[in-house]
Amino acid sequence: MATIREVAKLAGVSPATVSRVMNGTANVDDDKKNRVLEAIEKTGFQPNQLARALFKNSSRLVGLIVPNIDNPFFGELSRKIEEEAFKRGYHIVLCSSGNNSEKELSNISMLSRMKADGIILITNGEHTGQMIKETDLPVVVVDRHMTDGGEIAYIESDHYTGGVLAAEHLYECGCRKIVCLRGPQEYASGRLRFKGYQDVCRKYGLEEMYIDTAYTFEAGLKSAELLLEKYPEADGIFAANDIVAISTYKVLKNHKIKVPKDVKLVGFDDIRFSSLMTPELTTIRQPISKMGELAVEIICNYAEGKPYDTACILGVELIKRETTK
Amino acid sequence: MATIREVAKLAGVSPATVSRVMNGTANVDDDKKNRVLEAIEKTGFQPNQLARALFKNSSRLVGLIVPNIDNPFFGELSRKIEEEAFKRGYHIVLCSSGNNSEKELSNISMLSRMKADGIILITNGEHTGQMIKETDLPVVVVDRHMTDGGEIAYIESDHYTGGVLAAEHLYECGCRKIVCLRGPQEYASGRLRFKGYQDVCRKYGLEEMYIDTAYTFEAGLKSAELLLEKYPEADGIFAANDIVAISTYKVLKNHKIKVPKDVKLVGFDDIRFSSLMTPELTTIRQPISKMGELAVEIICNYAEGKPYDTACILGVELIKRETTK
DNA sequence: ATTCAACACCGAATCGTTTCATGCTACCCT
DNA sequence: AGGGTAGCATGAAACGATTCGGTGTTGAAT
Repeated sequence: MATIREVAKLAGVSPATVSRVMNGTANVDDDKKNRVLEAIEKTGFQPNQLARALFKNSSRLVGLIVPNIDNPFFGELSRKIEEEAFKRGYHIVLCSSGNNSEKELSNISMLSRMKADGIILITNGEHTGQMIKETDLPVVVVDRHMTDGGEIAYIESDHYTGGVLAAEHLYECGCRKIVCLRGPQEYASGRLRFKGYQDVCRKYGLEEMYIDTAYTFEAGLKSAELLLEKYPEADGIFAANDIVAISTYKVLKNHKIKVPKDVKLVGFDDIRFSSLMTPELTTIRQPISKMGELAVEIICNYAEGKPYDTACILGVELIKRETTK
Repeated sequence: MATIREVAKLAGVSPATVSRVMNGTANVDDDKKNRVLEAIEKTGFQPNQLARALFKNSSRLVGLIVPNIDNPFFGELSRKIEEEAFKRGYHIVLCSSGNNSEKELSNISMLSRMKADGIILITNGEHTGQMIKETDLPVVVVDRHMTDGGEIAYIESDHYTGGVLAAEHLYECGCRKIVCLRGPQEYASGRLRFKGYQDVCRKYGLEEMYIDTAYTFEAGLKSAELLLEKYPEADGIFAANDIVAISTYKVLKNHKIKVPKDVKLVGFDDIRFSSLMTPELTTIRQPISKMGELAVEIICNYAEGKPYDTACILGVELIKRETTK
């Protein structure tokens, strides 16, 4: 692989001139410019990105840490993030943390040694707050509001309003025994969605009924069974997210309970599969595209010294489909 | 951020000695070693990965190019690849190509300038063969057999046997009017799966019936409608992949056709949702984990000068579930 | 006691790019 | 014509870790 020095020698100029021609960073005599371009053509010279990054102390790499990339919600988010980053000339280093703090730490440290320009962090890890504080990289936290500082910005949906919309919709559909399969209360998303549900119940004088669950398929199956045991009178279910809603549907079906005739069902997220399943799932749509774009925008603006937002709470939307018809 | 020189000065040794202590690349006097470790501790020194990579001409980065990361099949594969790479001390640069040749080319070129150690390519791009030939990086192609050279290895499932297994299973379930929703014939996967189906039809003297489709949800919906129009007598359907199978189920349901009572349905891939949907989908399982592990293993072995496999055809497995009960 | 081998360590060069601080030339204006 | 200046080109230094060649010291063997 040719180096800038070889190109310079071939064109009869200094390496500095070659650099200028390549980056358009200063005017160069037309004659020399042409000779340089010719030499680049002839040698097939490609600048070594590592050398460039070493000097600039910036690799144009952005770390993306997700719990697991095979979760559709994170998959869709990652896609948007990659697209947006590419548009801006950055590339994504993918880290699937599996909620393993040790691996997360190792990745953050690696990204720092690599002079990444920032980290987009989507995680529920326990010790992550500490890690963020210790790294010198700018961090944008998505889908979780950290209170213990360290990050430069956070992005999340309006979970509370989502909870309200879901419960209101079930009420409007005639449900009076609405059960909430509520997500982990240590996460803002779980707390706020539940709070929205609660406030609607109080507004209409409905009994608050809930079962604790996690954001996974397995947890969904288990807690749906529990729900039927504890609240057999339920006529509406607000699931923690779409994955849980989908597994809940499975359990209902196994028990010969008809959806939406006997029980109406609402999810959260609007992952792609919500509209692919049969029946199609009513859900609260998070603006996944918007979230991804914003995350990248904030990191890039920070890296380039431009002003950036430090807190974004994005609106959600009720998507009415077959499970509440 | 401290540099190796500062650490050296603080410990009263040369940078070379610090390097040796850090990498265990030679014996160092215990006394000095301790002083160095202490200095590292005190300064919080972290070696600059870019400088290291520049010297070694290897960044320990592996490029992963997928058509779209939000497709569950690729999501699951990516997860495995990331995990395996992490275990070996490599990191993944994610590129979602969207089957856009220009973007793919740009990414490949970037990875080369970045001194990535290899590329794992999962794509159906048209001009990709040419690109592979032009790059100096080792490339492993997954899920598509290139014939025009350039790559160091390819990995694919035994699509033909998958086709046979699917058709045989439908026959055993009593189907005699089996329709194949066949995938793109320009891809080996599409051709071979169809070939397997064909051979089974010939073996039992069944009529060959097929509709062309693509590996997407939208195409699945359209071709399933076409299928019902053209072959209303169908009692078994072998779909191009799970996505197509899922959309086919939707169409059948809309037409009040019962699965598996009226029509039995088999997919291909065994993505996670196959067992999450209701009814659960019978399908041909591709060994996604194995594929991911192998891809990384090959790239790493190549990068480290160890022997590596150049062609892997992996076995598939029939997973019987509710859509053929 | 002398020689030689083994070992630890340092200084310097290297990787390929960018930038800084000059140097040089040529031109213009007075 | 001479001085000032603008503009372009360039050499050298810098970025930070690694490795190589070489020097100095120690210890053992003869």
